[in-house]
Amino acid sequence: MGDDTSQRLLDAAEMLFAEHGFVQTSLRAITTLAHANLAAVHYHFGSKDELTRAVFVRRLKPLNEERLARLTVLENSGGPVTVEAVLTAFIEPSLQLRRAGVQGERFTRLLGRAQLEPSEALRDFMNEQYAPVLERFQRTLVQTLPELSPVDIHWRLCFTLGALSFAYAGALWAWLPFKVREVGDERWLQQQLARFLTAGLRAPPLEKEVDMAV
Amino acid sequence: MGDDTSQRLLDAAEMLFAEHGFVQTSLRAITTLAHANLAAVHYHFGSKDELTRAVFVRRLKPLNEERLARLTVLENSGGPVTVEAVLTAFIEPSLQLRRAGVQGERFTRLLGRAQLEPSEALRDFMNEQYAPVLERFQRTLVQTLPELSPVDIHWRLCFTLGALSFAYAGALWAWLPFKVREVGDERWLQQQLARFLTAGLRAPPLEKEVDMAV
DNA sequence: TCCCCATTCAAACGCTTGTTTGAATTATCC
DNA sequence: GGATAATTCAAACAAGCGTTTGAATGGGGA
Repeated sequence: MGDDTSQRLLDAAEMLFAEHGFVQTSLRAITTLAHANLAAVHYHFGSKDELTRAVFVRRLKPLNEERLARLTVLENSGGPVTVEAVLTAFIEPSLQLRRAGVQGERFTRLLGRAQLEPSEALRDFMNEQYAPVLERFQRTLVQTLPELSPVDIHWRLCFTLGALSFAYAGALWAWLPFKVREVGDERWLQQQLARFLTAGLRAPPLEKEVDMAV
Repeated sequence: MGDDTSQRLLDAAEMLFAEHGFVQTSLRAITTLAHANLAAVHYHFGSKDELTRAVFVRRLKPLNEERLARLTVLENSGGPVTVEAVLTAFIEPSLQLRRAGVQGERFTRLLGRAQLEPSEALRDFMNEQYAPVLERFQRTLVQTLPELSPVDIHWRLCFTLGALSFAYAGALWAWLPFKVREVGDERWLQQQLARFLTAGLRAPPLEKEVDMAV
């Protein structure tokens, strides 16, 4: 089975995408790093776009599946469904991926970038991957936070994902005058994130004012 | 003065960058849209990279200057410096830019992308632009939120910028089953953002636990 | 009117890109 | 072991890229 070559291509692509971006990474760089022939990409995946999608599917699908699984467990546990618990069901699997090794860390760095990507094809693909998960989490949060409207929750989930992505991408680490570079403890970051986002999600809704069109 | 051509080039570049991304936008597309000659870019800016930087400087510099100005006014007003007020000093100028027209909206859509950009040159440039502003806001928040450590505040500012960027980029709008597409009221979004982020920044710090390395 | 400087222009440069092709090689099964 | 399919390979393709060049063009001061 040429699965071996496929895996090597995916690994190489993931690594180079994280390092240099999607567009800037050439198939020649990928195949060289993977010790494969240039034509191997088209043989195994069909095109560069499909390779890109495959890179995401490989890790994002299990990731989102675990998020949903955890949410289901939480809802079926019978206990009260807190905001923290819902948030943890969403965040923890990705943190776990990061702790798993360099590959996981690299991959999470890609996730935020992919969502802001200008390429309509990739963005549509990401939406397709995230939509069911976000809808599901939204439905749960609507019940957990009955004082908020679904639109409120939609946007707050949007903010949540943004904060998460920036944290993973390590954006803006450099500006800090003193050293935080060795973030080291991912668990600490997770707690910091959960603290921030829980408070944000729990914030009281806007008072109705002026004319609300939405 | 060829200023006219320069401006048209900047406008065209900004528009195409927002639409298709930095790398995907060719100088030929830019100069065609700007009704300029291909060589005009190198004549007026020197290279594509410098054109890119110029696109950002044109709007980001005034934007960050106004942020700092508002913060200064706030601090000199004598009244109590609340988290909301600090946050507003940071957010409002960008919202104002968005309300100003399509160009402003397009530009803010670029901002998030630029921070997650893999190109080290552009990322360094963005850090250079943001560093003084974020440091300044951090210093103020350290006093406003004395129960938080500077590192806490650093990360929460990071989350803040992430949420802001995602909101501006309109990332993940598509997943919502019902229609929110016509966000319409930017003011409403601003309030929603401020509500969320204020609560996040105000969240109590993590309890010291286990061994804290950072 | 002439000159000079800033600007514009068409054309070409060398290089890299994703993709295709058809033959060579390797593995699989009867 | 020979046929059949799966996989790899080197080579070439056309197209697009950022950049450079050197001549043409334009308007303003002497």
